[in-house]
Amino acid sequence: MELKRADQIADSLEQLVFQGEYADGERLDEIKLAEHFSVSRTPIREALQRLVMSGMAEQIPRRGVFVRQPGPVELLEMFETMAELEAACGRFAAARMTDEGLERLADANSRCRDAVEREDAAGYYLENESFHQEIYRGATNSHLQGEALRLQNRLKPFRRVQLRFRGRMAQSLAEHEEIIQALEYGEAELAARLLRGHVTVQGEKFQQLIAGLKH
Amino acid sequence: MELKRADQIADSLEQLVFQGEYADGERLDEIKLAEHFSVSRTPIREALQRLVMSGMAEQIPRRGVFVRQPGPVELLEMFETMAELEAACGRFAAARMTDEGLERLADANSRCRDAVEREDAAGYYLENESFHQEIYRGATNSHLQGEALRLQNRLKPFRRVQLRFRGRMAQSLAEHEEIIQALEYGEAELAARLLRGHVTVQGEKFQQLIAGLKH
DNA sequence: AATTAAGTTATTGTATACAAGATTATTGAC
DNA sequence: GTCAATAATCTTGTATACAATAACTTAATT
Repeated sequence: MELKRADQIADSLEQLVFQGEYADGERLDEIKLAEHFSVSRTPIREALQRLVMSGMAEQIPRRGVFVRQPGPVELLEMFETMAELEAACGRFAAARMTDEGLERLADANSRCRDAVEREDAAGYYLENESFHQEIYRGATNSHLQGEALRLQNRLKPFRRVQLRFRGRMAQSLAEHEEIIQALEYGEAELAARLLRGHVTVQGEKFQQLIAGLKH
Repeated sequence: MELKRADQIADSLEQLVFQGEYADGERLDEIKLAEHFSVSRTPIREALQRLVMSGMAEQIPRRGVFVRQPGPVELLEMFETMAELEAACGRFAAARMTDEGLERLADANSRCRDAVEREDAAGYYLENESFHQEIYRGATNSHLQGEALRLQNRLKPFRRVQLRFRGRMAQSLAEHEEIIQALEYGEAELAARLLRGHVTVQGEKFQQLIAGLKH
């Protein structure tokens, strides 16, 4: 790794933390990171600040910054928040989505269906993200869309794990179909409820999430 | 202003931007700020990064950071998002709030009532914040609570303006009473709907918000 | 006179040097 | 041998120096 720009370093660090390269509570040593990336401490410190801001690390003054891997409780909280954000997006999307938007959504979902038929978990993971992003976009509220994208990105590594479990992909796809219908018919409350349920982690999904944590 | 620590400088800068000290699109000059705060560019740059992260400024590489005052559209979007976040908090709070929490909420609201009777807009502004924060807390979801607090803080200067208008305080208080009842009875959907309406900006409130923008 | 190109200045981004506080190690006392 | 105190070392935070790029100015040409 020999990147040079501070924001690229921030992205790389984010990836490293996402990939579980660092354990929870581990200190991110400025000097070691500077050597690792072949830069001075200055851009490293900027990157660390970004990590802290995004909630992936904690800064203790005069002590350093420490990675903060979310525990089960915090993860559930984040998924719960995500469910509410998606429900809100669905509520607005039901009233505001254009025909073009609905078309893009249907397209994204047929790519999901293709992935399921190919039993391509990695592919489904990607197309599923697009599907949800089309709904955020359909909300026609840039700020809400931005917040949804932010949290979606933060939860990325944990959603990945869940898809490995049998039947999860097919069920997810079936729920997508219902959601599309509700959005097409403009049924805001139904769309919100379906999306909330689609994202909420409980029952079987909860077990899978916890199991995935011990990677 | 002669503070020294970087995070204090960030807070001060945030206040300055909030108070409309800087016009939209204005460049935040690192050197001038450094002189103003009697520090070097290093802590200034850290503070500026924080501003960018919180969305109050925009960074263009090799060009500088520029303040980004939200226009009417973005403001409405943020209030719409806030309404959904508060609705989500209310939904959870209706099911999860403890008796102690409900008591704190009632206390906060009676302080609101006192402020209305004193016709104390500044006081109402403060106590109203506490009222809403008790609901965020009542959601029993630290992450959601954090997001709600973040956006509440970002919208602070714009809510302030609205309260100047006649009758707004009394109406707000009346809505509080309904919300408390819904939460006490555990009516999640009702609480969510009431909070959404309480925060949503439309009709008369919209005119007031736009009027306040031209400070 | 207008436009373009080159040179100059100014500003951001990075590296290094220094200061202040925290951690660790060593030494001394009980 | 253990605990405490002090000194040495390490790490963060800030200041300054340098490099790279963008903005501006000036001059020359059409």
